Amino acid sequence: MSVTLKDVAQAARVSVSTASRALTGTGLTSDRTQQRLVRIARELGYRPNPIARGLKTGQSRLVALLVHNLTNASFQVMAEVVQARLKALGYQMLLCIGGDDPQQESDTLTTLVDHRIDGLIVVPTGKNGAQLKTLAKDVPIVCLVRRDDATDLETVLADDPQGAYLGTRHLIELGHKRIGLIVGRQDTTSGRERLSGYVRALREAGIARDDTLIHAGHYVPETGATSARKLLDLSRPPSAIFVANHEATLGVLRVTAERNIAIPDDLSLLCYEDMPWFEWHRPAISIVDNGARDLANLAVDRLLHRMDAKGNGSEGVREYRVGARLIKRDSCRQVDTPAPARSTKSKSSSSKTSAAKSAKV
Amino acid sequence: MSVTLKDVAQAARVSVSTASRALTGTGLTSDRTQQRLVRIARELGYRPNPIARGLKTGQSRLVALLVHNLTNASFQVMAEVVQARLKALGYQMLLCIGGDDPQQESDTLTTLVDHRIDGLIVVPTGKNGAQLKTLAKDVPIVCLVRRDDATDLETVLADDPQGAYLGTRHLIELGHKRIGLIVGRQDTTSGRERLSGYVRALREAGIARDDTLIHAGHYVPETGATSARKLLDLSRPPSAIFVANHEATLGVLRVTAERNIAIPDDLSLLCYEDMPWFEWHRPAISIVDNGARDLANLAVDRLLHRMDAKGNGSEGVREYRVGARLIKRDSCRQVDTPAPARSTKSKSSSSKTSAAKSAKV
DNA sequence: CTGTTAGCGCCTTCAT
DNA sequence: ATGAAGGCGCTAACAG
Repeated sequence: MSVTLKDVAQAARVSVSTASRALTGTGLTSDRTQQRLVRIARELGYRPNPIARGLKTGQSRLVALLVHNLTNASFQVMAEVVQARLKALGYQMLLCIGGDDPQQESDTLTTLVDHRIDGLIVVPTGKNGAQLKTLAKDVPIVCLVRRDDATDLETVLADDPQGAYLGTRHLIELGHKRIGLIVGRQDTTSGRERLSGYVRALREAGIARDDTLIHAGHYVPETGATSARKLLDLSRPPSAIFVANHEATLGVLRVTAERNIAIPDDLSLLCYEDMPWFEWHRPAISIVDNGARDLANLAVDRLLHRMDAKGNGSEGVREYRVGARLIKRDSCRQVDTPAPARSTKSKSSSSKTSAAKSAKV
Repeated sequence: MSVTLKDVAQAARVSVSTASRALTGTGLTSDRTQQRLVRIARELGYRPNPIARGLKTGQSRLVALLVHNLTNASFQVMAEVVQARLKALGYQMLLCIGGDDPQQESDTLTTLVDHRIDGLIVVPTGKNGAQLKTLAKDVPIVCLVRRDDATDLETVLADDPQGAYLGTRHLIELGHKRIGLIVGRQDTTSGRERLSGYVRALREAGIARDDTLIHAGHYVPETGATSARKLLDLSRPPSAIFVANHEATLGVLRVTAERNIAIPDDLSLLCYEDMPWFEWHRPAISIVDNGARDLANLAVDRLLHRMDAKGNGSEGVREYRVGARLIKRDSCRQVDTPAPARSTKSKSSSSKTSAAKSAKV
């Protein structure tokens, strides 16, 4: 079927080892035979067999990326970035979807090391620390977005405390005093950290924390819907909601639509992690950008670094943070003052009470 | 590092070949030793090395999926489906992103066969037919979503002629006579087929085709924005737009927002391929569903079939179609009659002229 | 600088 | 039913 190193060697009338040396470019051959071999190999259409090479070298030129899903916009761009970066370096990406499920994660991890991956970037569930720790002895690992507290792996995190702080402060500066927070599960790094940033901003502003305004839940739209309903049903509903649980955003939007709540006139909305359509949505949705692209790039950098410095395991393990940025668009408005006239139009409509009372659906 | 077959054999005091036979379950060993070997292997934590096995058998337990990007919602679900299906069967998915670029596609393809993938599902650009044809001799290939006309590979397509027809007819039935079409490049299967479906529906309804209403372009939001502007700038603008180019949708929405055009009051909008947020968007966007999930499942089925029936290359090559479905939501309205009162509310606003004239941005 | 010799871990004839 | 031996394609000592 395909032409092997032996074929090339025979065609060039040299031994396989010479051919191997010439083609891998170890510089251990005379320039003449080197070039000759390269030429012949090309003529014959020789392609080295990574499987055979891998058996010998223990490497596979395969790097795995393990994420929870592809619905989350951040994971999408991470996958694209990682794949692009790796391909440029001659690696293939093995994309795995773990569903944020410890069992699946565990299974996937073993399959991956079976395949002798050369490196792994993983968004850990946090429940397989022991396994990860073991694997880390054999293969360079970088944790992304979430930390696995049971390990001491190199980790690239978003600066969620800062991001949540920035977002909350923004809302406070706009005059909001009652700010609803819909945030991720508190057994995840990001969930905890975003809550802490929110709390800090509140404290600095001298606003008392009100736990009826805080909802933590799973990373699904339903969380957003349920939480939003509860928030809006309060006797004193919030004038702004900070949706710091990315996947919950759709649920929140559905509820505001169902109840005919105008954004930002009736309610200010600030979300976390950018998505393409946030910018095209009307009104354009203000967000805290977690820097998915930079996170992925940094993770690749760190992984490559560890792959180069092969062997020396936990030496110099570090935790990195990629700063968050506030991107102001049109979904948050100043309160305490009359609603500002929208720039390009004057479509003033419906209720303008500072916060919508619970309305029948 | 890891325990090999030899280790297991030694521990069991048998030869490696016996161990191999017992563990691969060829049934060529006595039940007793068989079970004993399995037990010992488990105790030792033995994991077969796919690399070594692959070198011998020529297989890798790797199946590749080559798509254009992960931004497109259909590709997202396809990736998730393919990965899930394959994992259940002990395969790993190699996800590659080709960017709809022939050069990248070509590079990727060679890398993939180097890695001795056991199968390939590819959304072809259409420009590498010769290469695909060659590869198909070595590895089972299924084309997805697009056909490569230069090959005779098994192909799983959406029923785009039908989908576009259904969508267009729906708009016609609502009374629309001037229906704008924003569609994909005409050098792609889907681009051509969706146009043809649109044309057929028009013809059946006795509506003359008007080429000023038809815009074909690249699969990017900008296409939607540019095309929408041109359509709305016409002296007789359309009363409905059928965005049969998935990625163009965001661009269209931006333009309608910029110009303060209310949907569906001022303009009916029908899109192609579902996305999670279409359903949550306000108004919920009616769509023609291409059946991404079923497409992926069928592609996997066909691929597995060919992988089983190894060898017999082009025998029984077939083209499959997965039917499209119209999903009516709230972005299209009846014309010729007064705008129907929206169900839950009465937020009547702004211009209600049948179609918005070009407005300054 | 080059050729010879060993394997990497596994499967598979071929004997027994 | 089991062992022994050879080889998949390649790299990495060893010699010369």
